[in-house]
Formats: sequence, structure tokens, C-alpha cells
Amino acid sequence: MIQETHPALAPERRDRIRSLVREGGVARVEDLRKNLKVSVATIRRDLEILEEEGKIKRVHGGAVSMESRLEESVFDDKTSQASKQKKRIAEDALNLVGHEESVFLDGGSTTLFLARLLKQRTDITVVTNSVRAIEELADSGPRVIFTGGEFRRISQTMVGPLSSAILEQIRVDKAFMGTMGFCLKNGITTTDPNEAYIKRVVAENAGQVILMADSSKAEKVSFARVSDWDQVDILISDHDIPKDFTKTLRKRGIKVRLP
Amino acid sequence: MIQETHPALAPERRDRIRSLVREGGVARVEDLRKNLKVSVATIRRDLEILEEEGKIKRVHGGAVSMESRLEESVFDDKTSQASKQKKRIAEDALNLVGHEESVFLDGGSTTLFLARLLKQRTDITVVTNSVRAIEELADSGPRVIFTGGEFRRISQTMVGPLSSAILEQIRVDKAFMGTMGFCLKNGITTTDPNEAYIKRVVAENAGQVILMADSSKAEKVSFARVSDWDQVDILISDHDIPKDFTKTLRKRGIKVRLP
DNA sequence: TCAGAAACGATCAAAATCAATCGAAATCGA
DNA sequence: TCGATTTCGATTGATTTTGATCGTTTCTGA
Repeated sequence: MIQETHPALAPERRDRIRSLVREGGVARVEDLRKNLKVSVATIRRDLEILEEEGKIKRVHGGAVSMESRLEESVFDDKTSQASKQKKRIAEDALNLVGHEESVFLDGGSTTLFLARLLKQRTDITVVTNSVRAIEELADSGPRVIFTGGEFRRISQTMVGPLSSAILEQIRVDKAFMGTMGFCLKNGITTTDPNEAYIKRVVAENAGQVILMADSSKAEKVSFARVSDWDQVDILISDHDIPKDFTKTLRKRGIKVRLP
Repeated sequence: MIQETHPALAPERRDRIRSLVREGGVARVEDLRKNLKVSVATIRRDLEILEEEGKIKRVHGGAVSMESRLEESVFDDKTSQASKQKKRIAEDALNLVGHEESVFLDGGSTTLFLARLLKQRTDITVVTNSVRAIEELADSGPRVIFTGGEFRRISQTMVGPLSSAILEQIRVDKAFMGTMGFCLKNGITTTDPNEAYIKRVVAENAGQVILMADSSKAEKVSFARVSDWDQVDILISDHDIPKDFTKTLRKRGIKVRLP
């Protein structure tokens, strides 16, 4: 903190490089040098090692990430409006998590932002069926319970009848859900029936259901029906959501938060 | 607390080091020296001890926590002899996986090598409780079923009673198991009772149990008992395993493969 | 296609870090 | 109290990491 005279430890520095490459998808040697304040020789050596480990792929002028995947769609468009909104929604959701509570985390990018914030909380229990959430909390953070089940690659979540085996045995204080679409008429909908089923089971076993969805999902209808609005207690969205939409929801007794 | 007339006792100091390393994920020798007010020689000796205990991993300039992600690059140290053996064991195990079979994959580094190889097989079903294995198979590969349960950070696996909820509902053709130790007298042992329990449940629901363990695990006894040898069908190890050891096992009807 | 620029790999010397050794101080058991 | 044992700190030579240099390769634009 006080002293910056000491250079970073080698593994520390390599980890830094790794995340820099991952976040940008690519990184130039020169940028890494400036960022880490070491010589290009060191950067090159590190890149060599990271390439051997399969973390990155070296190219002329820098390196590209080998561990991009869907995960990066979150980091990727960090600057985009949708991403900022999601982040704000997640930050608002964090305030709803009380001391020593147990919460369920759905799959999806918005809830993934919340997972990252929850890393600081060691007093709570997180239940999730999202592999990406697990990865986020793998190093440290709260107690984590994973639902298990059949792995669905597209969403990187666990679904199917086996998942409910665990879900039925637990109860969470709050369930934070993402969705592909929500509208007044059809309620909450998502792409996959298996996924929808899991969400329903969770909602039934949760004290409160909190829907996290930015305004781009409003008035969208997807293939599989999850539930009606009466299952939802709180909706966290943003100001671009239609006024009469929030009005109607509030009339139905649903708290709408627009951070 | 207020007065530090007496220097800290050695185990006390080591415990301090351990948590400092764990907190930051990494710590410099020099910082530890300043923090604990002892000489670098002492710090080094402590780090040596803590490394032997598997609590930390020493690196040039300091140490990294074994419970952090920084360690993973050290974790699969491709150059080491042990790692080469593990890889060969995994390659041999791959030959045992038949067409359209279902297999269980345990946690541990040896089975992780197998997971990597199984990525090419899309005809099989992989059941696992290892987050590392899931990450390996996240992009593509076979059908994956995850057991779920409570997340154990040290081993990056799912354990506890919730895990068995799913395990009891499925049956696999072959279970590939790692272990911390195995000997003729005490059978298979591992560090954590919860982990041991999961292994037992799996073994009961598997057509064949295949133990993958390099010779460094031979004649080692760990804390928690997993099972006796009569549960094991095949052992894959390497040539450094004692001759009479394999002899005895074969006499007991266990196939021993030494690739 | 070709030339200039940028990036690369190899090599070497300097600096930091490490391991080994020794002696001093503290601790323990008789 | 005495001697044995352990723990600690300092010194020294060995090892590792790092940064700079230089010749070679790769990219880019005319």
C-alpha cells in the first residue's frame, strides 16, 4: 500500500497479464509493458509461459486470449450501455442481500455481475446452477451450493430433472433471476423449457423472487414460459422501461426498483 | 496483544504467514519479514515447511496460496516428472472408456488430465463433482452431468449430503477415481471425510471402479478412509510402484496397469 | 515486390533472491 | 547448573530473474 518500490511477484504479474489479455480479448506487448512497468523482455517471457499453459495464444505484437468463451461477453462490451445498466442493476440487487442470508443466483449475464459483487460477502450462502457463477466464486467468497444436473452448454447452467433433486431440499431467502423476456401479458419467458422449469422450482422455494432484467428485455416474449407476475416480488430494471409498465406492476403489488 | 516482548512462537508465526499469503493470494518474503519482524532466513525456513505441508507454493521472491487461482499455473507443472506420469496414466485410462459409456470423474489432478482427453469424445456421458473438470468440458465435448452439492474450495469439488441426492439416482459404467494415498493395509484414503463419502457412494453405483494414482501415493495413508481394495477393479499407476505391491493386488483379483 | 519499421529471439551482465553453513541465543530435561 | 537440542540470524557463494543489446524475422505500405 505504502511502498510501490517492490515489483510484483512473477505469478502475480502473469495473472495480471492473463486477465488483461482476457478482458480485452487481445493485448499488445507495449500496452502490457506500460501497464506492468517491466521490460518487454519480461513480458515476452511471461507470454511464452502463459502460452505453454494454454492460457493465451501469442501473435505478432501481443497475445490473444484462449479462454474467452461466453464469459467474456460480460467483460467484453464493458463500455456498452446495456452492460452499464446490468452492472447498476447488480449493484442495487446487492443492497437487498441481508446478513447471513441465503440467495439463489440464476444463470445469465446480469446475475453474473451480482456474483462478482457477492465475492466480498463471506457471511452468506449462495445457491446457483450457473457454472460461470461458480467460477467467479471459486477462489474465495461466500459458502456456495451448486444444484448439479445436466450441463447445458449454451447457457452454461445446470438443468433438467436431476437439478430439482437438490433444489427441492433447500430453501433460499432470496432468488435473483435473470430472464430473456418479460411482458405484462405473458409474464416471464426464456428460451429453454428445462431452464424455465428450474426457475419455477426455485421460485417456489424462495422467500422472495427478485427479477433482474434491463429494459431491453421488456415486452419481449421468448419460447418457454417461466411464471406469471404473481410469483415475482421485486423487479430491478432501468429507467428506459415504459412508464405504464412499471405503473401496472406496482398496482399488482410488485416493487419496481430503477437504480 | 499490546506488548510483544516475546517474539511469536514458531507455529504461531507460521500460521500468521499462512493467512497473510492466503489473504493476498501471494506474499513477498520481504513483506513477510517486515510484518513479522524476523530475518529472511526464518521466513524462508517457514515457507519451506508450509510448502511441505501443502499450504502454500513457494515461488521466487515469495509464495502463493494453494487456495488461490494464482497457484493453478503451478498446479499443472507440465515439466515435472509426476505430471508426466499422471498424463500417461490418464492416456491409459482413456482406452478403458468404451463407446457410449457413462463414466464418473473424480476431483484431483490425475483425473483432470483424463477430463482433458475426454473432450474429444462426444459419444459418452461424463458425471463429475469436480469444477475443474466442468471448466475443461465447458466449451465442447461429451454430455456432462454434474453432481452438485456444497462447494469445497480446497479441492474445487462438490461434497456433502446434497451431492449424494443426485449420485444415488444415476449409475455409471466406470468410475475413475483419484486419491491422496493408498496402501495394502488401510486401502484408499483421502484428506476429507466428506470427499471420502462421495467416493464411496460413487463406487457403489459404478460398474467398475478404476483407481488412478501415481506411485508417489503408494503406501501413503491419509486422514479419511475411502474404501477397501475389494471395491477397486483396476489400478492404473506407474513402474515406480513396489513390485510386491502389484503382486499382492493381482493376487486379490485387481488388474494393475502400468503404462 | 521491396524497403523501412516494428517485433522477435538469443545472449549476457547486473540485481535480486535463494540455499547452505556457521555460530549465538534460547529452551529443555536431567 | 550443565549439556544437548532447537531456533534464529548473519554471511557467502550459487541460482534465478530481469533488463539491455544486437542480429534476425515478420509485418506494412508504397
